[in-house]
Amino acid sequence: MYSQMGELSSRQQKILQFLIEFMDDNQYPPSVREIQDGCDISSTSVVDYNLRRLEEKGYIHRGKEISRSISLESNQSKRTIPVPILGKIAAGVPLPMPSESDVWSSDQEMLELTEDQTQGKKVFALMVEGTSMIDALINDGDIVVLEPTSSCDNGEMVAVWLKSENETTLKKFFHEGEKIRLQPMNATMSPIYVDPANIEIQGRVVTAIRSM
Amino acid sequence: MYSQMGELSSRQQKILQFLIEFMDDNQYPPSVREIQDGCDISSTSVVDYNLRRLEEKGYIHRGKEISRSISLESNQSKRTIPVPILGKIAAGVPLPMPSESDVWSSDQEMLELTEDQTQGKKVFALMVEGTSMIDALINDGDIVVLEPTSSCDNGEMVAVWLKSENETTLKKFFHEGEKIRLQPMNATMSPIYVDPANIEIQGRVVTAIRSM
DNA sequence: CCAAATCAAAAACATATGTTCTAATTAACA
DNA sequence: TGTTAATTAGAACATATGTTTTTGATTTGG
Repeated sequence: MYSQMGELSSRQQKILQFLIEFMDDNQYPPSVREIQDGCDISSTSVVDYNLRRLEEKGYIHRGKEISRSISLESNQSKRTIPVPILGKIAAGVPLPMPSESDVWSSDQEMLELTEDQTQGKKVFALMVEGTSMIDALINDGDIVVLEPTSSCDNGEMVAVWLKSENETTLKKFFHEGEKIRLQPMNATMSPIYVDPANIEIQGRVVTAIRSM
Repeated sequence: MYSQMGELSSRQQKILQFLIEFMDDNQYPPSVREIQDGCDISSTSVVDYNLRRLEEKGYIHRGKEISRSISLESNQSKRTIPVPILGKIAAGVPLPMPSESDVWSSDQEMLELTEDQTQGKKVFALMVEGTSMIDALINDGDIVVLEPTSSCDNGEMVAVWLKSENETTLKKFFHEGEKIRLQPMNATMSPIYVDPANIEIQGRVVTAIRSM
């Protein structure tokens, strides 16, 4: 019972498994002889042979004559980006604009996100407190990831500070003539119309995350 | 103008910078001589000397007599876990249970998540299609991350396959006497009562993610 | 069953690479 | 300033490590 074209032999699977675990434990790839020991293989040439096969089949990549230069082609775990949870957003709590110092203060509560989720932007996060945002499909305990901005386009979901009411909420933003319409995402809720001078946009919502 | 106790000399900063970039480009740490070249240092002993200092000060870690065994102590960006998006969940679409082969098929659409979000469990993901789940604060285009399970506790949010209707939905699960109550998360929606034989639990919702 | 391809085993080879030694140079300090 | 510690230089050493070669076993396909 052996492998076909793109398939892996049991030995190759074992090596691949070992590679993953080794690079997980240590922070560097194993040498040929470490693979040999770890997989109970009698010869380095057998390791080399199967590594060539793994490279042919696209599972790994190797540098020529470079020690420990194996890298996993698939499982290239993308690096994560630490995102600061700057605070909680709820009724009545004004939200300070994030500054560089905030982002780099180390005792900040942090969230690890992938580049997919941050979309390559310098973002910060807020924890939603209470159910006041439930109209925007955002529940108590949810985390919203925002890209800092002071302006936005129509239809974008933004964190808006209502100066007169000293309150920050998440709404959809629409510029309509002299006024600005802040639209909850639930059709059963009524929009709020405010004067442009009365609001300050704090960030555009990039992602919302809910942990159960 | 030189370094104090915990500070880094300009050469050590340069080396540290090079380490980060090198391990970012390639997937393995550099050798002493590659550091030498990359930082315009005249001798390997100088590299070794400064690497010792960097290790003393806790910036890196090295293995003895092991090539390319440098790992960054701080910037250990947490690894991400590839999560397969097995399909879409919507009205009328039965959802096959994920198998090992599914997880390893490479042409699967993938999502990169952090360990925080998967909670260390072997999870899979589904894309929500349509607004039929809006009662559970889950919108069209959202991604739900599920832990495979065939049983669950009361109150947990699960993906349930209703056999008779050949339909999979996300609901809160309650075992009540002879029947099972499947409760939407919105109080204005009515629960569904079903026979235990008529359902099959496919997974427990761990996380929900919405990208804007 | 035979021939070709695939895989494994053992040993040897070449060099990539961490380490050490000694001396020179520069910075810190009192 | 002189003395000590920190850093740099160059070279050589020891071995860790990728690679090759040869031989033999095992599988595959007709």
